[in-house]
Amino acid sequence: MTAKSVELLWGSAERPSRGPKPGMSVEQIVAAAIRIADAEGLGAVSMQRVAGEFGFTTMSLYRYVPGKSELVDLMIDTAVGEPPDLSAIPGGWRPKLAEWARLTWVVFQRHPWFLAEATQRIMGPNQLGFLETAVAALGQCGLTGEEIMASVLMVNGYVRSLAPFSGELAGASNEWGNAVGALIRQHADRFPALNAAIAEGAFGLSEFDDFEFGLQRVLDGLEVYIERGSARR
Amino acid sequence: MTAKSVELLWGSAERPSRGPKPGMSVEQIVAAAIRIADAEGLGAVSMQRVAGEFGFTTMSLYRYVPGKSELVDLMIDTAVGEPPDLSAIPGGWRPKLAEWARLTWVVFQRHPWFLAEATQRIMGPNQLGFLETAVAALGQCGLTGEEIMASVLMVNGYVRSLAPFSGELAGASNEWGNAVGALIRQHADRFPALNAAIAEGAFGLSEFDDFEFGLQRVLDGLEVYIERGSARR
DNA sequence: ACAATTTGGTGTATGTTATACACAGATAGG
DNA sequence: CCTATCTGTGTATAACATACACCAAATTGT
Repeated sequence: MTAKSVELLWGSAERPSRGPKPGMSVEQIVAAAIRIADAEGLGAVSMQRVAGEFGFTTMSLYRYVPGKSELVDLMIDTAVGEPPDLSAIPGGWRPKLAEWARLTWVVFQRHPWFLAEATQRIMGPNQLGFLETAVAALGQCGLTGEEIMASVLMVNGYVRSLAPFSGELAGASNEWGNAVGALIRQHADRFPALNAAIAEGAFGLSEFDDFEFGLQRVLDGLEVYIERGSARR
Repeated sequence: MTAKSVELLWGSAERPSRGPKPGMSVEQIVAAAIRIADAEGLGAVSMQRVAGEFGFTTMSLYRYVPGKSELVDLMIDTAVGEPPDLSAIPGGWRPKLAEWARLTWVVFQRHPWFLAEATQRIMGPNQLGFLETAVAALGQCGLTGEEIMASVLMVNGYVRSLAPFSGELAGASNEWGNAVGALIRQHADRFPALNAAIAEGAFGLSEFDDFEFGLQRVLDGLEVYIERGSARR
């Protein structure tokens, strides 16, 4: 399953000359699947549903994609999109990496289904490209390869992990936050610290930007380490 | 579906007096489901499979649990386990929060299926208890409730996001890492920074502890902020 | 032009899910 | 005793991925 994904993601497909003209294309199929996932979640993406989007039958999809797993692989890399060029951003690694984190954030905002599926899968050119830009941003800091990779993993991990809460914490409805808040208040004796935090504004709907706060903390931590390193030399 | 989960997780179930004696219990069912998920992944947990573990039919499970979604809710909170008591750890918030992160890490190591499902679900007593201990550790630092919550979210997010890679990066097989490494080397021209990082040891199997490295960076970042705040006062 | 080859789309079948529903047997309270 | 209540079962349904055989279309070589 992975092998075919690699070919689809990284290889160049040659249009066969014989046979009837195809009624769809892999690109169209992937785009339609992403459209469905964006609107109704990954659960709404079934082979039948995607094929139906073109007026074809379920099985017709298998002429373009070996299976659903591979389709999701393609969806992910396409949803990531063209990796950015951070080289024009001045000020060293920090603003570059911050911008990189924010761009990653935007991807997660646009494609919420992404997070449930994007770990430990085969990486496509776009996804690897994103990784490349971050690693490049840290190239001149005196870190070892291992440290660079761990740092990027840390920043990406932070962004990734916060994304599911973003719409909720900042948004209007905040159904999940309200449910949790109600539970905490209902069991105030068991969770005193949580209650105190709530009384002070946590889980609220203020202007506080959870994402930027945490991002700056993470980058501060990296900065401390980098500066300590260059002081050593 | 969520309402029933709240009752199961937070309510006290009273044994009805009439009718036959139940052949299973919710606790046994949840334990069996966790055992299966630990060994073969969440995908192996089907109602049939869990019921079969007791020699009963699929439908018998529905006498104990309203549906699979609720079963997973219960699995998660049970897998989290009793929240720790960090109050005896000396040295202020930092070692407490570090220990908290490591304990969370252990949970993810023991129950790898956890990560795919634990976001945005209803929180059980154990899960909220874990949250409570972390919030309590940051209670005396002069942070606002919003800042505390964002900080805990940041640390937890970091741990959570790194967990899927742990077995791979540190382990012996590292199938995923090898596949990615091969792709990067194969397209060296497109990913120069990544190649340089690999040449310097990234994606390798050294002693480098990705988890502790990132954790210390994250905590450093928090420390900078906390100290800056107390200097202001 | 014609036959062979290759390919796209369809219809049908299989196996796996979760879960609704009706029923049979067990159990305890009145 | 007998009736309400509860447990476990059997059957049915609907959604899902996907294997396979088939027909029709389009191009290539003769």
